[in-house]
Amino acid sequence: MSRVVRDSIQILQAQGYKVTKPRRQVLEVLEEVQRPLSPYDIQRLLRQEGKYLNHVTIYRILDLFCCLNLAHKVLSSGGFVKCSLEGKGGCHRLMVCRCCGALQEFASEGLCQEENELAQNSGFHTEYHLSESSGVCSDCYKKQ
Amino acid sequence: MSRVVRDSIQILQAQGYKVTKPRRQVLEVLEEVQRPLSPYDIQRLLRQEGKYLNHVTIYRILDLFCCLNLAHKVLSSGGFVKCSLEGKGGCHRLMVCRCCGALQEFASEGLCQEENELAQNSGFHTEYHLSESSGVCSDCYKKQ
DNA sequence: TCATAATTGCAATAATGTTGCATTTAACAT
DNA sequence: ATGTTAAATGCAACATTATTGCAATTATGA
Ligand SMILES: [Mn+2]
Ligand SMILES: [Mn+2]
Ligand SMILES: [Zn+2]
Ligand SMILES: [Zn+2]
Repeated sequence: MSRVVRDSIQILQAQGYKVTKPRRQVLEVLEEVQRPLSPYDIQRLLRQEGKYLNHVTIYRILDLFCCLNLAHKVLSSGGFVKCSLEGKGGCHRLMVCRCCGALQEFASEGLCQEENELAQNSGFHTEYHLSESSGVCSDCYKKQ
Repeated sequence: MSRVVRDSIQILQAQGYKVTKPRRQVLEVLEEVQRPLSPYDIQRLLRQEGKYLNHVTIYRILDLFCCLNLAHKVLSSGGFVKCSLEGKGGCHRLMVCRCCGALQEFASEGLCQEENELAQNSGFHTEYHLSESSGVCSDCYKKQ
């Protein structure tokens, strides 16, 4: 079991949520594939491993995970809402490879500050932000 | 008719697309409300004005507008894909007010460059990026 | 092992997206 | 103006995604 999954389970417990089989399974599959997955993607992947989860359950689990910052939503190619495991705390700078779908996450205090300042210049009070880049990852770039 | 709408119509013509009533109506409503709208949002708004457009038509029109950069998709509160008229060319830095849904767009060469550099450090080749901030606009901030 | 509240699954329904084809319409030539 | 034609729209049918209420199940702590 990976570190991220173990941490997530601990957070669930600490907050008084049950550590159920469905919740573990969703965590595992998100960690396994390392790219954004929609609720139905998750259902399909689990089914391939012979595990069945009702889609409603998956929706509710993902809602909870987002609430607890164990996962978050990203805008992916095609515009669908996907979820991926949270990497570093609070960061939402993502790079999605348009070839293989791989997702990388990185943090930048500098960028955050600059963005906030620019927003404030027009009177906007930022509470949260998300930045997504679409492009080609290093692996896919080599293969071309 | 606003400047943005006029420009958009000209682009349609220049590229050999027909300037139809449905296309004009979608342009107008997007310009009117100044916030992101889903295809069905647009249908509902137009219906309120006594105008009827089939949802399939709206999907096709929005696809075209995105292609021509007359509109683009944003990740809005709740995760739905919305569209708004394109402001300045190529820019995709958005601020969405979580109170009133108002959307502002701004450009920043500096931010773009910095983001690209950071991405390249991990071997990622950026082709396109989107940055969205959620928060409170100046109007809503005053009212609180 | 038992009690209990939290969680899940199920059924029904709603909302959103997609495709093929008949009908209409904007643009252009007469 | 009128007719011609390709492009665009509307319609029907269908597929996928999302939400809600309630009964059955399960993780937790006593
Ligand atoms: Mn993140
Ligand atoms: Mn833009
Ligand atoms: Zn890749
Ligand atoms: Zn506002």
